Formats: sequence, C-alpha cells, structure tokens
Amino acid sequence: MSEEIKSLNFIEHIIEEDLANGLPKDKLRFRFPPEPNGYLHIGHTKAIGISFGLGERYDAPVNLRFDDTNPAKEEQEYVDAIKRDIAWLGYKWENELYSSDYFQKLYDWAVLMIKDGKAYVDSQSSEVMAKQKGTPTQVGTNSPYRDRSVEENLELFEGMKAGKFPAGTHLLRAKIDMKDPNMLMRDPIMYRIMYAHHHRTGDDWCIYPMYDWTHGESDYLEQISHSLCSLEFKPHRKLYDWFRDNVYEYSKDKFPLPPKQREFARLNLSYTIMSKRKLLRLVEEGIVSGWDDPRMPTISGLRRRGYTPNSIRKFIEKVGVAKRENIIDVSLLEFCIRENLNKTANRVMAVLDPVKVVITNYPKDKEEWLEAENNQEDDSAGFRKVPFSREIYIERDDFKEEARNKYFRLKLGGEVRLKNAYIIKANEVVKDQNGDILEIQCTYDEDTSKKVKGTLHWVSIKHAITAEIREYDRLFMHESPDSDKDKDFMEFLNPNSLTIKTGYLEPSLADVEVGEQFQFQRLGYFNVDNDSTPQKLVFNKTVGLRDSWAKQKPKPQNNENQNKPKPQQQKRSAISVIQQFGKKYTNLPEEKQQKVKSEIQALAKDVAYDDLEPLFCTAVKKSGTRIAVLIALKVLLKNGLEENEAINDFIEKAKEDKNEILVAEASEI
RNA sequence: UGGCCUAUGGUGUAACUGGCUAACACAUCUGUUUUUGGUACAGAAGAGUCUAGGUUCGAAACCUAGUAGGCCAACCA
Repeated sequence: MSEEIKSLNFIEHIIEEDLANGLPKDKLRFRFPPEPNGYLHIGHTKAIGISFGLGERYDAPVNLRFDDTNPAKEEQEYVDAIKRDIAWLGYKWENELYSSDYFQKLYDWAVLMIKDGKAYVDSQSSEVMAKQKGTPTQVGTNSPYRDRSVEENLELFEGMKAGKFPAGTHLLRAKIDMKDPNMLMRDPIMYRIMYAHHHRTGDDWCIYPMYDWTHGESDYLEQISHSLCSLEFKPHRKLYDWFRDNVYEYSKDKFPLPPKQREFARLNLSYTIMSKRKLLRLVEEGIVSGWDDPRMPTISGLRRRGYTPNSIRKFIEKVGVAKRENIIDVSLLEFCIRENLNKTANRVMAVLDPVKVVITNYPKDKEEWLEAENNQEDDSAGFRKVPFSREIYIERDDFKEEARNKYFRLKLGGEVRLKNAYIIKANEVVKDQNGDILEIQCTYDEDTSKKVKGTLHWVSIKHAITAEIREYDRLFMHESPDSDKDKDFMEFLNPNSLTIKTGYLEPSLADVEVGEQFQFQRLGYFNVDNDSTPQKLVFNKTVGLRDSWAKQKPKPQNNENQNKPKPQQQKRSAISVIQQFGKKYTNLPEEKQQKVKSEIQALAKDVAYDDLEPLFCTAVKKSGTRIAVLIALKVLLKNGLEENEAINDFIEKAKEDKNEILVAEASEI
C-alpha cells in the first residue's frame, strides 16, 4: 500500500486544530442523534458516515442517542429499525442512549436556572406569544410574565411537573433577549406540558423538554467533543452555546468538557426526496409498498433493492463533506454498487424479453450441459453447468432482420456467439399474420474458435425456470422534486417506476435464497427479493450494467424521460471555440498567437453579432478572452457591421487595458 | 426591514492555509483487450475559481461592495 495522502474535510481540519491546541485525543467523542419518528434514509447515512467515520479515524467512541423528547411522534418500532439499519451498515456504537434518560437531570438544571433568574414560567396562549416574538426583521416584545418572582416561577414549574395544569396553560422559557436578531434567542421555550405516553418513560412525566434545551445538554452530559449536525441547525448554535455555558457553570467540576456544534450541508440525491414527512406520504398513500420498497431512498429500501453496506459507505466517502448546497447525481451511487457487485456477484443467464430460436441442425432430443464460468473477476467463484438444446430463448432486442454494421447482434445471414456455447447463424424468420416474429431459425457450428463480433446470453426453453422480475425506474421525473415552490412533489411522480416481467432463467437459479445477488449477463445486477419463495421466485433489478450501446441508439423514449437537461457541449459553436482560444491566448508563444489569431478570424465569419455582444462584459482580468472577442469583432466590422455604443465602449476600454496585446489590437481600429 | 451561511469543469469534493500548468472521482467522448456493447487498460475534452474594486512581488484563498442561492418567526427535531 502506498502512502495515501487523503485531504481533510473542514470538520477534520477543526478537529486537528483542536488537537493541536491541546485537546487530548482521548477526549474525542461523537454521537449520532436520530429522532425515532421514521426510517433512516440515504441522507442520514451521510450524518452517520461522518460521525462514525470520525470515530473510526480517531479511534474515538460514538454514541447512538435517540432524541426522544416528543412522545407524540415517536415509537419503539422506529428505534428498532434505526438500530438495525446502522448495524447493517457496519457501524458500532459505544453506548445506546436516550435523551429521555436525562429528563431528571435536565429538570434539576432548569430549577437552578429559575433560581438564577435565567428562566421563567409564561402563561400565555401560543398565538399571543407568536405575536410577541416579532419577525426576522422586527424585534419582539417582552412577555408580561417575564418578571415573575423566583418563588412564583418555582412554584408554577413544580406545579407543571406535578400535573396540576392542563396542557397549553404554562411553559418554561429561557430569559434571554426578545430583541436578538436571531429568533431562537427570543426567550425560547424549554418545557411544555404534554400528557402523552412516552415509549420509554411511560407516564412519569407530563412536561417534556424542547430540542434546544435537550440536545446540547445531552451532548454535554455525554461529554461529546464535537456535535455534528446539518446546516439548518446553524442558527441554533448561538442558543446551543448559551444553554451550554449556563449549565457549565453548575457542573463544570463533574463535566469539564464543553461540546461544540458544527454544521455540514446535508445530502441531496437527484430525482429523489429526503424528507421523512414526504416519504411517509408515499407510504401512506400507497405509492410504494412500504418503507422498504426498493424504490425508496430509505436504507431498508436500498437494502431490499440490492445495495450493499460497502457500496453505500463508499458512496458516502466519495460524496465528501462541505458547507454548500449540493445535489449529487444518482449515477455516483450506481457506480458504487456496480463496482462492488462486479467483484462479488456470480454471472448467470436470464432472458427477460424472449424470442424463440430454433437450431435446425441440432438434434431434437439432444441436450448438453456446458461449462460456464461463474465470475471471471473472482478466481474462487468456480464453474457451473448450463443446459443447451435445440430450442432456446434470446432477447427480442438481440435480433434484427436487417441492421447496420454497428449492430453486433444477430441478424439474418449473420453469425453470433452464444455465451458458453456455440456460434449460430440466422437463416430465416417465422412470423404471425401481424408480422411479429414467432421464431428465428438458425444453424449452429461446433467450431467456437471463430471470431465473431457479438456474444449473446440465452436460455434453453426446455430447462428454463420462470421468475417474477421487478425492474425499477426513478420515482420522480424531476431532478429535485421537492424544491419547486409552486408544484407539489407528488406531481413529479414517475408513473412507470415499477415494471414487472416474467423472466426465463437458467436452472441453476432454482434454489436461490432471499438476498442472493447475481449478474444477469448483459442485463444488470439482480437480487432475490423478500417476497421470493421456492415456488415463485422474485428478483429485483438492483442496477443495470453500464451500457454504451444504449447511448448510441436514438431512443424513442416517451417525452417525459427527456427532461434530463444533459447540456453536453458536443456541437461546439464558432463562438465557443473562439472563447476557448481566448482563454489560452495570452499564455501562447508569439508564433502560435499568430496562428490562433488567424483561426479566430476564420471562425469569426460564422459568428453573429448577438453572440459576440454578451462577451463585451467579460471580466477585465480575462484579457485573453477580450482579445479574442476583439479580433472577431474586427472581422465583423470589416464585413460591414455598424458601430454602436456597446462596441465603442468595449474598444475604448480595451485601449486603456493593462494588457499590451489588447491595447495594440484595439488601437488598430 | 434584520441576522447567519454559501459560491471552484455537467456533478461532487480538493488545493499542505498567500506560491509551480487549479487536483481527484463520477458523468461525457476516443482507442486497446475481451466468449458480457460489462470489466480492465490507455487517452481526450471540459474551470482563468460569481462580479467589480482593493491589499500583495504573487490571490481560488485576505479586505470592501455588489450579485445569486440557502436557512431563521412549530408548545417539531
């Protein structure tokens, strides 16, 4: 292994700096704090990968903490699912913890804060309080209850805890600043009354702490060194620090390390949604079969689809960590799973859209069991036998009566190799009255040493077993379905995200087990679905193979599929070539400059003034581009273009430029 | 009439904290090999780092202003 210099992301830089400034390495501690109100999805995997990845990198403990402060939304089912998913990804947590474990400690601290005049009980309605809060651009006003005496506050807070008041009548608020430009600092709520059964504490409590009060203090109690979360919590940081610093005063002897929160940009995947609420809607409205539907971006969905922990971890590693908004192309995820499965999945043959081939010179009753390599990428994978006989299926797509030379597959009069078997030649087609092909009549040749361009997969009809094959397309037709302000994300649903077919498989697949993964040769990677039984096999298509042939075909796809932007710059207009010359112009030796100049002049003949004008406002420092534009402009002027204000401005500015070449070119006019 | 954050090829992330021709991966396109139009290998194209000023011998990085995008007004997390 060569010494790999891996560049650090900004969080690792922060940690390195803290370490350099004297933070002992053994104080490093991280956490992943999901709320158990839904299933984990690929977006969470980034947060998981960051915190657990840091734990692995620095050999530091990582806690799994369930942020369970809202009993109205949380359930044990989700706790179990979350634990299963994280374990499946291959991460190990140090401690399994719950925010609800800290309810008593939090309460005690809150009492201390009341005693110090840092918190008070408010007794207004939520509407009134909302009004007092102000807006981002308008300061708030103080609550009339803000100056209650310590004694009164204490009595009311104890009453709240004792269940003396109905929900909604009182709240505990931190006394900070109703004029703070950060809305979260305007006397945030610490506790609300809530008569709800909690999945862990039962009915012990009827007041529940809010996120801001709970989260940072839980970090503090666990002595987390770096509390990592996504960008939308950035505004919370000021409050996080305020609560932390106050509580630190009470407990610094016992808990000496004040944690710090840092934020990173969350993961967005193209053509999918990440919001738990929206995913729940897909489940509830029956758009998908459940949280683990193979089209879902949930971890359980990806698992069922055939994604491996390795592929997902690799993906997260490649995606990186930064602070800017991003949309990662699904092709990266697909690359990761292909790369993984290419090494591990055994190759088999399956025909999903069959057309019958009869090998007329092969005896009717004969059958042969031919040897086939399981995986050429893996020497230990071994071999298996596949049956061959007179009648086989190939893909309908793999035959054309006539085709161009670029078509490597079977055509009339043409030869093709059958994978692991013989070379066949197509002689005739039999059609029904509609002109649809019923069978292709071929002859085979036992000499397999011949060189032929195409190799097809196939399956012996007599020996084939059938299976249900589920193929998936993206769930949404829009690159970023939930970012449209006018349209509901449901409007972008792809009506054809699931296709079910009957496939004909080689008989070696008769006794597969749920979860097993294969490469159906030339088609893609498939795994055995949970619904599969020995009587009725069910396969999911995990992902297709890279297909450079499909790209060459014109693709008569339905229109919806075409809204993929794909701004490929294949055509290369004259103006863009000129721009490109411009970029390099000033760096070229003089003789080359002359050459490029004349090329620009030639190209300029094909350039319209309207293309040129926008380039007048090219940045001043891009003098190369300005020179190229000027050269082209001169050609246009010579050919009769009339001068206008924009042109004159551009020329005048060029004359005053620092760059001598530009000045020289400009002066020639 | 606010506060905070962000801006680097089509996409994502780098650039040892101000110093070589702005790097890597995906995507795209060429070749070579191939009993998978897969894999592997080789190569190409694509970015003057949002704009304008400034500081400096030197700026993607620092400063100022602008532009664009995002987040913030739940008794959610």
